[in-house]
Amino acid sequence: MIEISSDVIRGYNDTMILHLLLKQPSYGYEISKQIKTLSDGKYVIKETTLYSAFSRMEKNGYIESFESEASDTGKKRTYYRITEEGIRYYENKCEEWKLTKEVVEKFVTGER
Amino acid sequence: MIEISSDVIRGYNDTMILHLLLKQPSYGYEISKQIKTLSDGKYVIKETTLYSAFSRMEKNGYIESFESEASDTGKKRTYYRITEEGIRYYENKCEEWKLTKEVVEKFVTGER
DNA sequence: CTATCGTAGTACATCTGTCGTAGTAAATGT
DNA sequence: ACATTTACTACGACAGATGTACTACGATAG
Repeated sequence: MIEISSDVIRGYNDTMILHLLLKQPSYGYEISKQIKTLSDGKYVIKETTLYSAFSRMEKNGYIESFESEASDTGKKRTYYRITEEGIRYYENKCEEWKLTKEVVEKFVTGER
Repeated sequence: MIEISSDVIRGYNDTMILHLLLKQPSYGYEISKQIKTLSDGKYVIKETTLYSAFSRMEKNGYIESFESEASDTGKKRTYYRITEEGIRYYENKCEEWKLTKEVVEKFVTGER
């Protein structure tokens, strides 16, 4: 079975998370489920990877956290929302992706 | 200026090198120049990255080294050739790339 | 005649993001 | 009642990329 290269994803975990936060604020567990479903089960982010991405991005000012009670269960959770800087970072990464893809595909057969 | 994500390339430096070795045996300096020209100057591999990739891949049995004198200058250089295992590894990475690309593009706007 | 540039590397320490393992704790399912 | 799902946190290990620096030789420029 072929698996997603975690060494590629390494550069885009943050981007994937930001993509989801762009739609609405969310929290760890939900993000991880959304990544799984959106990728058709092809990629499952590790918890540790996810939560360390959160703290890194908060430190970098790309996201902000806030505590909130779940509307259904009433449990408090740590939510994250994307910042203006996060949006810029995300857009930049999208541009970067195009360039990176172009380059990689010159070295991978069956493409372009 | 947008730059190639070294965290994506990280997963494909080996593949890029193997792609070039698939055509003919080569050595460090030449490989680095070929990567630069083939990528239209968009990606320049660092020396240390390149040579550590060589030793890693030799250890893994993907390439074999041999000493040879340059036909022009007569200087001895360390050449590398790809092995059967290296070819299989390369082909696998090409498949993996397609899958990875598919997933990433679900999270990057302006694609698919 | 000397300095810099291109060629062809090697050595070593550091950084970053991911991963493995483990543990907590409340709520929900069976 | 016990297992699973939800929702995290802590900590250490690892691998690949990077920075810095150094060697050595020949060609070329000033």
